[in-house]
Amino acid sequence: MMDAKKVTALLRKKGFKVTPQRLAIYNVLCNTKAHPNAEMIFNKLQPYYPTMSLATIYKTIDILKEIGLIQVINVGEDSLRYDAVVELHPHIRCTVCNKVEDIMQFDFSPAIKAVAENTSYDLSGQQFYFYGVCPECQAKSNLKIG
Amino acid sequence: MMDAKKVTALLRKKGFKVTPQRLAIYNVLCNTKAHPNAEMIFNKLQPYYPTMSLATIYKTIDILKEIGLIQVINVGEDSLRYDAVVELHPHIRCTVCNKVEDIMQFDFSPAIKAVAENTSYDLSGQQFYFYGVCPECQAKSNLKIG
DNA sequence: TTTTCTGCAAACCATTTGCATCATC
DNA sequence: GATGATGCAAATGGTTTGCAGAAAA
Repeated sequence: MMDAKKVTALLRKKGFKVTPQRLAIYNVLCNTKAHPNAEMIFNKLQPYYPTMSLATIYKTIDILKEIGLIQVINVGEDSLRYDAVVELHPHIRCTVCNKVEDIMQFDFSPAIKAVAENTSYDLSGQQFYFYGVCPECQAKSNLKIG
Repeated sequence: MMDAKKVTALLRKKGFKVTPQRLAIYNVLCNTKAHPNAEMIFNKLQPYYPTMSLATIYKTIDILKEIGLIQVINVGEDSLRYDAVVELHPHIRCTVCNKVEDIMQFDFSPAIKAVAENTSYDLSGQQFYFYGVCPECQAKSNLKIG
C-alpha cells in the first residue's frame, strides 16, 4: 500500500531523482511487517530487479531515512533493520527465530514525557527494544519437551 | 571499586582461568561511568598493559557477559559499549559529543510489567535508549549563536 | 604437566566508497 | 545535454578466529 505519488513528490522536493529502484525499495518496506534488513530487501527484489545491487539499497535507505520516510531499527543483530512506519513504537525480537515485531499494546508517551521533564538533555528521540520468545517458538519448544 | 575476590571466585566457578588481563578489563568497567567500547578499554589499559591486544579484550568481554558481570549497550554507534552495572536502566546518548550516560530519574519497571502482561512473548529482557543533546553541548551551542 | 589464555595476524561481514556507465530531468 | 543514480568492485572498520608460544592450575 505505497502512496507512490507521495514518495515521488517528496523525492523531487528534496532534490533527489525518482528511479524505479527507489520506488521499489520503499514499496517493499511499505508492504511488510517483517522489518527487513538490507539483504532481505535485496532478496525480495531479486526476481524483479535482477541487476540491483546491495549498494543501491544502502544508498536508497540513506535517502529514505534523510527525508523521513523510514526509520532504522537496531535490535542488537549484526545488521540493521528498516521500518516504513516512522511513528514511535517499541519493537520486540524473538531470541529464538529472530523475528522482529511491533509492540502496540502499550503507550510509552507518558513515560517518555516523564523522562523529558526530568533530564537535563534536550531530547530528540528514543528507541525501546524488548527481547523474548515468541508464541510460535514457545509452542515448538513445548513440543520437544512434552 | 571492584570486588576482586568476587570476580576471581566467579571465573573459577565457571571454569575460566583468572588472569591479570581479565581482572584489569573488569576493573576498568567497574571504575568508569563512561560506558566504554573495546577500543576505549584498550586505550585505558595501554599504559599498564602495553602488550594487551584488542582480541583479548573482546574475548574477555565475551566471558564477562556470559557469567553475567557486564551488559552490552548498543546505542546505534559503529561499536558496542559495555557496562559493569548489570541492573536494568535506560541509557541516553548525546548526539553531539556521543557521550553515553545512565538514566536513573525514572523507574520503568511498571511500564515493563505492563508490556509483559500484554504480550504473548515470554519476555527475557529489554533495552531503552534515549537520544538528545547534553547540557554541556547545549551550552557550547548557545555560546556560538549568542 | 595439562589445560587454557594471550596476542599477533589474518579472516569476516555488514556497510561504505570510487568510479565508469546509464537514466532521469 | 547536464546532473545525479546505478552497480560493480574494492575499501573500511569493528569484531572474530586460528594458532604458536606463554601463563594458570
